[in-house]
Amino acid sequence: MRVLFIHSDYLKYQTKNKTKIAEQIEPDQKEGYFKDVLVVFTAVEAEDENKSEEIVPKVIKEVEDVFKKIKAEGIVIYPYAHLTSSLSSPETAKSILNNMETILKEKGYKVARAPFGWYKSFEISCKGHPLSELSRTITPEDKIQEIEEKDIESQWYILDQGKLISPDEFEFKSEELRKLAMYELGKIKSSGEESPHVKLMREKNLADYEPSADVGHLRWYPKGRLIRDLLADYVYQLVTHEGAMQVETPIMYDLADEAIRVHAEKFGERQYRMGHSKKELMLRYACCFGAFRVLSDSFLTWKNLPVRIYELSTYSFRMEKKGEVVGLKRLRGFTMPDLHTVCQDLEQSLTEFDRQILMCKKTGEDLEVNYEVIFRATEDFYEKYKDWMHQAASKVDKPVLIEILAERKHYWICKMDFAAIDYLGRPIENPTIQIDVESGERFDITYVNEDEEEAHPIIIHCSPTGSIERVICSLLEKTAIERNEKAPMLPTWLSPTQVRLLPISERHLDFALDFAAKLKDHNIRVDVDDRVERVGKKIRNAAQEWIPYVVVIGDREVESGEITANIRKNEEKKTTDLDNLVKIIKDETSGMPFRALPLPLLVSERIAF
RNA sequence: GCCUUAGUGGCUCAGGCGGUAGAGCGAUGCCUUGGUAAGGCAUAGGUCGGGGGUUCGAAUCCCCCCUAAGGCUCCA
Repeated sequence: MRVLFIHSDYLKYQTKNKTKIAEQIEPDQKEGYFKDVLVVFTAVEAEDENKSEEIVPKVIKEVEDVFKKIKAEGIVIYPYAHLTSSLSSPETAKSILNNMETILKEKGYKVARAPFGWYKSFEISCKGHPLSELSRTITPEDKIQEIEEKDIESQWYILDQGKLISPDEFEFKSEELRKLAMYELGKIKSSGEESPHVKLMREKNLADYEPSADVGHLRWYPKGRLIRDLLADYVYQLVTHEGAMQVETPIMYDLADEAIRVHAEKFGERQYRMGHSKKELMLRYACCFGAFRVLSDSFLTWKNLPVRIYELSTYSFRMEKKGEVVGLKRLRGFTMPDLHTVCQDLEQSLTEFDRQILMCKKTGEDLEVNYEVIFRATEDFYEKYKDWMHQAASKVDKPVLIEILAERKHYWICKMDFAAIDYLGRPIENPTIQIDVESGERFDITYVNEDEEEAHPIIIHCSPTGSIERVICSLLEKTAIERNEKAPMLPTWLSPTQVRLLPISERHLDFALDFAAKLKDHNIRVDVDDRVERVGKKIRNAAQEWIPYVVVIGDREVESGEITANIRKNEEKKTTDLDNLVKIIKDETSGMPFRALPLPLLVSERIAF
């Protein structure tokens, strides 16, 4: 519901024509004149439908609060559809407005209500003091329930080699796990420093803020876009290897669909809504909506299961609070690999969960990012599947943080979250696996079981890497953590330029171009710094771009055909030839996706973003 | 969203107790054809985040807004 309060010297209205939805009125309601009143312009919205019992007390409270502050003589409720683009049915609106009037009268206020569904002329004189114009959005969510949820505290443990130990007593061998535990238990102190990745993403020309979009939406430059694509290719390889089928589904959904609405409301205020005169739409916060709709319309039998549906959401949208949006770590629009696995029953989902733990663990190894693990379950689930949980945790090969929730708050009963730890010691939530016991039924996803009966499956949600942006965030943060030990860089397979050639003078350019063409034929991203600058400067610039292999081309190289590669990773100079350089890079990037360099070969032809 | 702080050439910043701006990097031009982390000289480039107000006059003072950083809170 939307409400606009105007504290006015007077309000005068006169009914003109009826609309189709006009209410019956008495002759004395045809016009009205009120002095020193709080006018409550009100629009009842689609989301208030059937929520009269929740919405009315809340709006009454708002009216009373404002009324007491401004000390007006009376209240006029004025139906005003134009405050929203998503109106409720006229019946709901009439009933809510009538209720408001009745309750306020019972409370002893002098209340009038302008007739509903009539065209009216009106004149108003706003007093103009600071409280004389106020607007409110009132939502029907049940706040009381939220408070209750917060009150139920979880139990926290470290699970190490089959033993549950209190985090206070555990002797942490991993500083990162300790930081994660302290953060989750709310015991970490903030240092007030900036996240290094924000500066790096801009400095390295990967991405930048776009002030003309909403907060938390980035523009990506060619290098950043390349890295995103390579990571997307990587996840695609990984999940298709696991038997997943890729789909693509719409980014927005109609809230008139009951299942969509209920699943969307699990996300509360963080939904991105889109107003529209006839439809109330939401932008997806994950791929669940599309995947579930596809699965709901698919014919599945027990022989098909488990079925794995994969989508990379470019984008998912979450209305994160403005003050929390930061760099690549928390965005309002982000790219999430999302794998949904349909399982016959809980037993099958546990087998799949085991596989997915290994898959998530592998991404950490492939990306060279250390993850610490939080394993969460409801108390019921933990009691029943303790043995399974302990063996599942053992797959991580190190102690994990355990949260046991008193009762199920969300759609999952068990989940495993993998988090990298950033430069400031805070977790970056990356991969996740969740067992969903609600959505099968809610979205009417069914399969035919062995007894030829229809049954609702268990669904596992899994993001093997977490959002692509957060992967990049983790990689950049890692360079900052390690900057005292080694030269910062991205893994070679993700480095935009893998080899840079530095011709010393113009007469070495042809040789360099020929060398570059050959590297390019081997699917190596190479470029040539042909600018008229000194070698020292070109070396420095290449280092600033974190280029893994830098080769100076001068008379010696042209004559001998041998080159010396400056290898950033170990700060080594290696004299070798073209074939061997190719081999070194191929070995280093083996099994990882390749894409061509989306920039001109010649550095002199590039533009500054 | 709230609290605190900030926004000055493409980038990083200096200056501002009211009299319309400076540096370094980068860019451009010329010289230098140079062997492993910044060669030299010159030139261009700014409605000082946006809008209002006070004032003869605002980058500077006041108000509102936008954006960012840190914190709070939150993270299905």
